[in-house]
Amino acid sequence: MATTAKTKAGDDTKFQPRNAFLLAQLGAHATTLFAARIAALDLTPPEAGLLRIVATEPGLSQQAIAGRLGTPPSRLVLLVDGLEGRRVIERRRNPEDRRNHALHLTAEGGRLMGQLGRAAAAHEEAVCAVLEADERSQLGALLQRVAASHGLATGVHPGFTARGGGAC
Amino acid sequence: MATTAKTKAGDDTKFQPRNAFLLAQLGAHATTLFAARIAALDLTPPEAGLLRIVATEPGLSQQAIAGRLGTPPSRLVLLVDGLEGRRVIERRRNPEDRRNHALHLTAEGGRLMGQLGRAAAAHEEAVCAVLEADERSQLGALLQRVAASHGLATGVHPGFTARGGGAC
DNA sequence: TATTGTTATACTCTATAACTATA
DNA sequence: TATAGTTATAGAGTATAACAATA
Repeated sequence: MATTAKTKAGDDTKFQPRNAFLLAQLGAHATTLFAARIAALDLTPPEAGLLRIVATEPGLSQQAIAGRLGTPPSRLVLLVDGLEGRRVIERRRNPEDRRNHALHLTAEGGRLMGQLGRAAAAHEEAVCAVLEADERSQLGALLQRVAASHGLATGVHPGFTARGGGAC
Repeated sequence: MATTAKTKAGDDTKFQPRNAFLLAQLGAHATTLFAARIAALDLTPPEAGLLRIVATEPGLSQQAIAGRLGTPPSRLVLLVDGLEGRRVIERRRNPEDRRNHALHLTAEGGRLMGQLGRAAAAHEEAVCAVLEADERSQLGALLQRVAASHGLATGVHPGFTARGGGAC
């Protein structure tokens, strides 16, 4: 049996847009906007994610980061290569177990993180421009509850590997 | 100058998760869930998007659909090939201009659309499970305003080509 | 000559598996 | 032998450009 419509918003639309669809559409759009913005810093979203983890928890091994990101370690190698080539992060051999590389931010990386933070703030402002301050926190509260109910922890990044078009 | 935090939610989190980030994270997650769900119907999200357009506006040419989806026509060919091979949609030559192919749903396609609709409803329910009915419409209203402010029309699908990880 | 659909080709991103070095 | 990191290879997905049929 078909589920009956529960939303009370009786607009002119023949099909009421579902929240899940809007979420997918807006999420894809936000990601595109963010990617365009950080392209000015010569960064991709995966690089920005890696950078943020290294800044937040310095000294982690590549294996640990791969586990935290849910990505295979081999993928990290290229990302780290690129960022290390720009002197933004650096690998440091662990003298006690010379197999693993601890990742750290350089001074240059610290500056880049500052720019990245400002870019993220500007991005947030651009995305939520139409909403008033109280509406933003209202939206944030709802989104956080939904995210928490799906096990999407605040600090972790399970969406690292998400892909594909949001059309449905 | 840095923008000061405006949200009043003074949780224990050291960095308040921004709405744009939550949107990207939840959108990617919702897309993944939806893809997994319609995989049971042997459909991918792009195929579902194409199917929905053909069902909503039968008789469109591939060029017209490509324009509506913001995707190159060459990409449509493979999608249409797959769906036509399963007798879900069919190409019909336009007798007045035999260059273009009008796309139509078959009877089998109509059945599939029914299943797809039920899958979408179940998906919506799964994503929003934690929210009460009034909270869902509240969330929907906020999301629609944000979407509208970015020119994401309700019926159209600009996110068709979105890609990339949502980590930031 | 212009347009619709198609095919051919190449590029990007990512994952799996083999390999090297340390332990 | 087991583990951290690396390299090699292959696959999916998509875009660009050349092509054939029709106008």
